Amino acid sequence: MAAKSERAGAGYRPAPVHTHPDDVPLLTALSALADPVRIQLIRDLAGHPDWALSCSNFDVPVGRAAKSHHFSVLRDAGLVEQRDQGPKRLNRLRREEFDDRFPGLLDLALRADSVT
Amino acid sequence: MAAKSERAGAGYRPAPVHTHPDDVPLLTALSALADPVRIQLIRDLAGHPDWALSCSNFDVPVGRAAKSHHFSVLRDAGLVEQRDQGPKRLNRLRREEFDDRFPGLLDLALRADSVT
DNA sequence: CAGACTGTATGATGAACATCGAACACTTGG
DNA sequence: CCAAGTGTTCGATGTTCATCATACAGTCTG
Repeated sequence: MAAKSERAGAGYRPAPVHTHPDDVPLLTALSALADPVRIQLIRDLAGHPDWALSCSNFDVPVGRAAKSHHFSVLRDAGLVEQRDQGPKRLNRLRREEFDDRFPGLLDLALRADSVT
Repeated sequence: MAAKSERAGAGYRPAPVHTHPDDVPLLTALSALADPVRIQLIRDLAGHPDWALSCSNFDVPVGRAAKSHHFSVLRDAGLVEQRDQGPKRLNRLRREEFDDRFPGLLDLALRADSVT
């Protein structure tokens, strides 16, 4: 269809939009980490090699839609980078870049005990 | 006393309840810091000697009730200690204790540029 | 004691957010 | 081409949270 223009519909999937940690406000970073699901996501991610996990590989107690939302928040906070490979979206934790912008914060999120 | 006394009404003011940083969950600490008003409060606090400021001395763009609420959140997060002196409630930033529990986090909140 | 000042509790309101179910788009494999 | 798998968007829902206005309790000073 004419209009479909090939790929402009609402549900189309362009390359994921990323924000570099250098451009992330402090409050955005803290808010992104102040959620139990997202903490679990980045801890899972930290436990695997870069690009090893696609979104569906994470075992968090929420549905697909919510999970997609959480990854969007993590991208906006400069915590996660994503890359499409076929139908899958592979993930990488932006350790060094994020640590340059907020020294020690990621370590805290990964190591502090008793999240709740 | 059965009734214990006359001072049990709703608006009575007992000594403020504190939580030691050691007992603060990670998410509570992050959530407490993920607010622009509270960031401003602790930065103000960090710029003055311990016990130098009472609640009304802080210049944040919210009313008294909201300010009182924010101090309550900061107490619960182990960030602030309060002491009553007459009608005033004096404040202290719990730098060392909080830093022992969450190393580097307070420094980040105090020094990171571009809060928003 | 009266009045001014300081801080808290309560109830209400509006905004932000986490979540879900369903629909949609794309990729890959039969 | 069709079906299965992956991830996003949309609309709706319920909850949490920041805020205010008001009322109240306590302290201090005159």
